[in-house]
Amino acid sequence: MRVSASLDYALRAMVELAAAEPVGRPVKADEIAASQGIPSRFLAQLLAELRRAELVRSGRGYAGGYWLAVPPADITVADIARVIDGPLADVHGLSPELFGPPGVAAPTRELWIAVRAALRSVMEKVTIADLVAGALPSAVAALLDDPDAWIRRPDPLAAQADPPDQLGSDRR
Amino acid sequence: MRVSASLDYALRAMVELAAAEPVGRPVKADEIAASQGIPSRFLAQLLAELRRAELVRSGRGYAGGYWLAVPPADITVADIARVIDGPLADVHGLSPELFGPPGVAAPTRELWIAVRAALRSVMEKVTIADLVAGALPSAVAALLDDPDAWIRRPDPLAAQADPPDQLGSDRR
DNA sequence: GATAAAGTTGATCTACTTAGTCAGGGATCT
DNA sequence: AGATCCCTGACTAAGTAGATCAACTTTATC
Repeated sequence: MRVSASLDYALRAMVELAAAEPVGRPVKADEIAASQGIPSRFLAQLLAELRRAELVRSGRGYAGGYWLAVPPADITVADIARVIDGPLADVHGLSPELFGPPGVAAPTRELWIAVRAALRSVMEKVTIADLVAGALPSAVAALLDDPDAWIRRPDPLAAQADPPDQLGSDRR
Repeated sequence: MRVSASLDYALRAMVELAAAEPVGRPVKADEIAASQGIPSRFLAQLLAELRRAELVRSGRGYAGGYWLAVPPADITVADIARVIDGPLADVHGLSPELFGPPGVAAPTRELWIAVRAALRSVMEKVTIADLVAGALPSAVAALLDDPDAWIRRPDPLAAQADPPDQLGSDRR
């Protein structure tokens, strides 16, 4: 469940394109690479993929560059993720609904479908325009209200390395 | 955002252990491997990891096998995922809150934290006991009520390969 | 105590993916 | 013309996923 470098880079590049002034101005790949600290050759590959998926357009030559093919409010994070990384969620190669775990493990299928739905509830709702504005949709922003969302869970291996050994200390 | 084969196998194995009759009976690794269709040597590795994390215990010898170290209602999917795959969500190697995208892309950080929160809202709530019972917690099951959760999104590349070319056909 | 079932450890292997580079070519503007 | 910039495809180096194997130790039954 990791966000790949490619997706991170592509998303940040899209935000840069959407934030370019004046709107619709072609932005050079190297310009984005420099301001976002992305390897420029690598970024060019990602932009080419986004272009094939018709999320951005490009122009060559002296005043060339990239610009959004679609208004930023119509591009979701999920759109970009699917172009760069493929399906949002799959369970070792299969789409969750095609996945049929045998016997008593059958309900794990519903679990993975719920996981996918949860991912969609964020990634299909947040648009590039939201990110440029710095304001996530209220349903998504609600997730951030819980201060617990901001803290990292301890590594389960580190937790056992130092054993205070209190029974049922604070599991869950 | 893919569920690894390892996590799928480990979760299914845990469900098998929880469902074993009578409860607490040692279950042999090969028994699980056979009933779940998991390569047995590979499964043994995963069970060893779960044992080191103290989610299961094992016994050797003629009547040996594996059993849960903790009541199934106290083991969440997230617990297993963290043992097998590491942190639930990280953005190309970094924990989301340690990730600091520069400039105009800064709000992408909140996005990834929201993604992590969404994953937690499912994976930290569903326990092995829920899966054995075949009933997910109501907050999670609610995600499955929407029939849309059960259908796969079309591949964006396939969508462009066959171009009906209607402007703004159904872009979300 | 012999035997066999079972877990334990560590090495190894292949295929794939990720992250990134490079060179050569084509398009466009000044 | 020349500078600038995008396009394509091949390429590589490192890491991970998924899986297998052999040798060893522990334990239960006969």
